[in-house]
Amino acid sequence: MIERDNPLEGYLAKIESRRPLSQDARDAFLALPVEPEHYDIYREIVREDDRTSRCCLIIQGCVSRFKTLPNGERQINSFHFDNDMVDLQSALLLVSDHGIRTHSPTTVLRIDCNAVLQLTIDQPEWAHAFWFDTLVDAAVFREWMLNVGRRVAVGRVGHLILEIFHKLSRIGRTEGYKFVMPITQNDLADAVGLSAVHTNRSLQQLREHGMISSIGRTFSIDDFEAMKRLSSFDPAYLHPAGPRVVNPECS
Amino acid sequence: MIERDNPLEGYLAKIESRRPLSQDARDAFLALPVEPEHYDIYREIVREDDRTSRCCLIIQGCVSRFKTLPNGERQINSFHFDNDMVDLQSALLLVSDHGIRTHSPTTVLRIDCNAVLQLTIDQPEWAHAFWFDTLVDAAVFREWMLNVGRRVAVGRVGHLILEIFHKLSRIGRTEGYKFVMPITQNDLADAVGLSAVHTNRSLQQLREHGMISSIGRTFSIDDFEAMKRLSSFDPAYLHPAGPRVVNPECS
DNA sequence: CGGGTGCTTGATCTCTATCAACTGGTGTGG
DNA sequence: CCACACCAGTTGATAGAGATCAAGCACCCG
Repeated sequence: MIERDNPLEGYLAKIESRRPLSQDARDAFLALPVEPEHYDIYREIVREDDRTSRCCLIIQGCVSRFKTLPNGERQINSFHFDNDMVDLQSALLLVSDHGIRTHSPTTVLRIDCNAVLQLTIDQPEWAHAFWFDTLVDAAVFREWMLNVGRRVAVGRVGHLILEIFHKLSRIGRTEGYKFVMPITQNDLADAVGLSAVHTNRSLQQLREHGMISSIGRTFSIDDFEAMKRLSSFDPAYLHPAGPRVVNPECS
Repeated sequence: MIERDNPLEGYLAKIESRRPLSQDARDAFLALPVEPEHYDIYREIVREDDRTSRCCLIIQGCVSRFKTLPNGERQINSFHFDNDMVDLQSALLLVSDHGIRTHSPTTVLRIDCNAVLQLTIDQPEWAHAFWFDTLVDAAVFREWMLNVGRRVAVGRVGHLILEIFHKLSRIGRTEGYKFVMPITQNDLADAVGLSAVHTNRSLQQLREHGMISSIGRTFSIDDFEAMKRLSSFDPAYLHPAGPRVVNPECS
């Protein structure tokens, strides 16, 4: 019998929205031993070069993955919100090549990597589910690389805003085209490869063109189509449709 | 009995150098149905937005994965050489969000995705092997994002050269610190997010500082340590040590 | 009320893009 | 053997994008 209010249910629901699991797979996942932890804003959950043995599932909050240069410059690689499994990679990779840091007070669930690995052996469905998660991660990295490498400043910022909006809307943190932006301009800058000042000016350009408006941290996307055009945003790279279905009658 | 000269053996050896497989897993892999194909230079193996159902294993050659903007600007996401499995992701992702293109005449092996997926179900060792491959891919993307987003021009170019050198040396395409660069300056530029002109000038700076030299396409890394320092290159992100070993006595 | 943090603005300078021309090597065909 | 085309690499001049430095403002919270 499935326990109600198991904190793992949110992630389970997300996985099953892509593709339903067998009852066995479901039960095995919900039986994983977990440790809840709470972090304040701007805490490092994982330090670069750490040897971690636990991945973490975000219950509520916002974190980023990032890498830094010897001179202190930082590049944020991705943002993650509720029901995202972060650092799933530590299941197989021995050392973390990047850090993980909170951008708001965040509750996470720590799960032992060996337990995760064992789950993928006992339940191949989970091997596919986690692999799919990793593939989507990689797809997002590619899109961000394009963003940082080839888009002009306004386009970069616009693209990031649309991605954040898209992700927040999936977890019910938007109202129509309004949402509260959980990330400061400084951190947005580190995500798009610009200086904070130039990020600020790009935001102003978006406002001048009537594409967004904001009061404090509350953003509103006023011209969604223009934003999409400007930043050539196409949510396909987030692969919302879920994984390919295994076709057993094929060799 | 294992067939000699099976073209899949190169990749198998690479996987097993990280972690040995069971005989069953080995045999199942070598029994995969494959179709060899040869491509000339600058051919698109996979077009962006394609719905492919076959991944491809490079036997000999050089390809890149890339994304393009509506205005035609291109960002190369990664380079791949002999014994790299490219587009492994098409096993689970329905549409390709990027293209794949050759940079020299290249021989590949096409493998049906359903067969690959089935292999991961029958042999969980392969699920882990492929997942690991995907995780390393993602780690490289993160490093490239840092490269493009935060490193100065010379650093970017230096870093890319060291990565290419590192990859070529693993497949025996280097002699000491010499190797023939299979990629034009135009394409290097698309990989580091610079213009071709500026990439050229960055190369010249590396030469002026005595870090590299080149005659035609033959490059030589003359001051490896200085190059590493300049571009803060640390091969850890390539995760050469292989995956974590499953620990069965852990819950 | 004071101080911290995040946002905004202005001035200046550097880095990188763009455009255009030129070089040198290689391959091809007459 | 030469003329020609083609392509990668190189160089110069100029414009523009974005960084940097410095200061001021607004808000929140103790």
